[in-house]
Amino acid sequence: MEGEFLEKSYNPKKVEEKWYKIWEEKGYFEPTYDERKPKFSMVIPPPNVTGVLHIGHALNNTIQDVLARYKRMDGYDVLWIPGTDHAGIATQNVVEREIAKEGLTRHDLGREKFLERVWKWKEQYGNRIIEQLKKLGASCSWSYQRFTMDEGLSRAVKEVFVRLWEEGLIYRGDYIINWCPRCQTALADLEVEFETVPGKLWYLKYPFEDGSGYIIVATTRPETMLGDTAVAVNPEDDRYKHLIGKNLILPLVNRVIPIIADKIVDPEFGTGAVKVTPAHDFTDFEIAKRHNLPFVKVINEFGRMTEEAGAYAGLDRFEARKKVVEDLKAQGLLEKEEDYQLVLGHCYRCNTVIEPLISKQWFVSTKPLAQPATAAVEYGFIKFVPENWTNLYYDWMRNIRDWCISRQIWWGHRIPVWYCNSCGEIIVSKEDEVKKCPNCGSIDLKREEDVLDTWFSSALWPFSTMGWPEKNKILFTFYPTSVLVTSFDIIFFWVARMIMMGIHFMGQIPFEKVYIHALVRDEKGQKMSKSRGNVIDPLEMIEKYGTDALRFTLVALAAQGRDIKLSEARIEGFKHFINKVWNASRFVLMNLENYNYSSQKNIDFEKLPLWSKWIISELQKTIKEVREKLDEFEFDQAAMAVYHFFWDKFCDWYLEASKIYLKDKNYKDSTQKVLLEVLKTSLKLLHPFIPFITEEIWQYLLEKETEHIIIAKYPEFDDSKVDKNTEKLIQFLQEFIVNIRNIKSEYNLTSKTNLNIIFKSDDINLLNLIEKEKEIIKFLAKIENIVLLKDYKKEKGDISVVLSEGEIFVNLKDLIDVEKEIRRLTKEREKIEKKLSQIERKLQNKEFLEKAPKEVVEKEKNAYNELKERLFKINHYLKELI
RNA sequence: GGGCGGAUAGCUCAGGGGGAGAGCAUCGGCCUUACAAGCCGGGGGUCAGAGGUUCAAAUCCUCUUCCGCCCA
Repeated sequence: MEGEFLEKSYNPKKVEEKWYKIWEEKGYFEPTYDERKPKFSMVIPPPNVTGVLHIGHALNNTIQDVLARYKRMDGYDVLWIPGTDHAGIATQNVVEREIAKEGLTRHDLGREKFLERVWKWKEQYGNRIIEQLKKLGASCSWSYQRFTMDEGLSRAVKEVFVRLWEEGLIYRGDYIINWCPRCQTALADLEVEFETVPGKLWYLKYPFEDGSGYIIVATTRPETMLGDTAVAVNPEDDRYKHLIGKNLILPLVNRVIPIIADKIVDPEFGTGAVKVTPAHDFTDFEIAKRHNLPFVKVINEFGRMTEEAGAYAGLDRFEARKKVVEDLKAQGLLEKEEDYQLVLGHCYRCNTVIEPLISKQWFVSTKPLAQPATAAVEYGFIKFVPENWTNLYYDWMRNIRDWCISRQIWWGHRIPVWYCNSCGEIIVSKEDEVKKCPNCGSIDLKREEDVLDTWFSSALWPFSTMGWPEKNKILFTFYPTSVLVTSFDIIFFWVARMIMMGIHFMGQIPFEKVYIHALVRDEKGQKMSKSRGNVIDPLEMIEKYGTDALRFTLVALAAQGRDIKLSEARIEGFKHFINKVWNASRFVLMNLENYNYSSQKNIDFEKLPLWSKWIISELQKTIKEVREKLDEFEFDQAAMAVYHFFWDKFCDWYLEASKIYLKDKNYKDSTQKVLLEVLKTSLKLLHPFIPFITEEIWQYLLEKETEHIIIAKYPEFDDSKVDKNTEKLIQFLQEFIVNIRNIKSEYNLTSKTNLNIIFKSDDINLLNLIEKEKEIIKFLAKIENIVLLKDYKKEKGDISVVLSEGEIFVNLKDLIDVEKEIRRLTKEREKIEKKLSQIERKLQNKEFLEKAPKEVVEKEKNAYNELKERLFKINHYLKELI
């Protein structure tokens, strides 16, 4: 099919699937382990198996793919490991909902049967998002695809757990944790989302034991008073200093509790005296530890009051609140209630209000792991791009709390721990099954029921996917990875933990750079969500506009450190660019008739005509810019640089100019060559952004150096082809042409091509230039002829345009509208005067002349002279008209 | 309460010390043999406000107002 023309319009559907399949079959996505090549590796942020490709995935993976394709074309051996995350709670929820339709709960099925169902679900639907990534064009190394629950990764998880246990960095104990009464599991601090909601602040009276009155405490959660074991005040608070040590009778329960002093109490809150409920509040838990207070758990795992709550046992926590308030009121112990904005924690998976409670859980001591992880960033071994995320990372790492890793769900990595029912021994083992207690020899063992937090396995992702703990070629070749591409919302959940685990277990950072991209929002700046109904579905966009249009849009909008506000209209807009690429390519192909490979092989750059030299010079600058921007992760600017080169320079000027060259025997050959080369280079520059259309067009090109563009060499900057002088000349010609077009447009003469133009200049070089480029100018400005004169006196019926150098006269004879002409020139004069006064102000400033750099002063002086001359001429012509 | 980011054309945003930019929208003219998903031309902005640094500020600094996000 070489050399044939392209069809009239680009049809993405017809080609996308085809090329993806071919690339994959040819093995282009796989690393070669060629030792001569530099290495580039990434691991995908694994999407949830339950996931469906949303616009955030689309952005995230498009950026990674741009990098992968760019690096591959630039000669790197690229490994991009894809995979999915088992997403404990989310996946379990999905399957629970599914069996609920059959009227079943997971408890009806039992652990084993339920897990079978989850696996079955995973086999059936788990590959959905992978297929969708392929539609996006993601050039992942598929033979390395992993799943966080597959065998190899499970081995890594067990290994890590056992080692951390042996090092004393994992412990088990009764601590206060966030509990989701709906999911029936503990959550890590990070998994709780806070929301400010209107609530009340109740002021309760707690009587002194000696009957000498009462103290008033303020609380947002009166029902927890049943579990109070103290009242605390700030030791500096003069109002209460004398009361410290006194005892109170806890109302409704009649428990005697002390008044204690603790610095953490904020004297500004409420009355300055707070009730202490160690079993249901994080701060109170800390206070209780410091003061050896008892823990009374009054709310259970289902969010209901426990036996400890006496008369309230069995009530739901919110009902209990009402009842407690009522009862206190009845006893005259409610001082008052006020409206209050309270901050409530919700489960990030199901949005249920979190209940802090005491529970036996497994924890990782994070401080020893966080220290080297912080240092790695401080010393610059890992760099965040953009840099400002570094502070956020430090902030979190320096205030890190121990990580609760146990979850009371079934879907996940089961904690590799057995308890001996005979001697109480805790056995931690990498083995699948432990049958005998190593301490007492008993065979009465019970396995831990809990599973690990999903993020525990994702924290190992950069090395577990490479086969660790096995020491192999993959790890040796590709660890640490080059860059991690992700969004800021999981810096704590994932990025920080990968750094901790990577350094601890590999002795090496997991990645050199972390590129943090924006979050995609809708056109109003709101988070996209199904409930808001503002979701832009990438698959629907692909269907409508093609993958390349979607990708280019995402990249073009991916400015650093910002939200991306996406609307369908923008995708549609960029689809026009895709179409432009297609049509420009058609034009080039249609004009390669009789293209002669050998005679056109070596064309001397120096001998090219002006416009050809110019487009090559501009192309070089574009190559430089695109590479620089890609290297700096400024994807939007890289994309826009090619966009503007291709459309504004190549299509709008060069293709048009080439229409004249192609008719000229002397220039035809070289022009064909230049058209082909510039197109080819542009396609290569564009391939990482818009892989499908560029591959499709590539197939029609002559003289292609590789079978597929995906493995072509990425263009390199050639300084010797940048030609400043040519650029200057073309700039003048463009000014010349635009001015004529402008006149024609203003006088509604655009359909007339029989205009004659006079160009007057005393610069012989300029006259020569116009003479030489006459044909192209005539064609581009759509005029009949240009007369070049060293001297000319304006005649009646002439319109004059004063350029930066030289003047244009168009004789309109009777068509001239003097009023209009005066208006036009006056407007021009005003513009020039405004600029002149700005420059004058500078040039009159002595300090400017002394302190500003010479080039700047020089530039201003030149501009001044030029503008002054133009103003003089315009004034002159205006006088003639009036 | 602490931190970060933002405020530039009607809309969405780029720019980041020396002549205010892009895309979309808008207005006028063109079916010019690659493209009407296009071409050509035009209009439109005290760069949030105040102060400061500087020869020079949309750009750097301080404060104010408003908006967004994160953490407590």
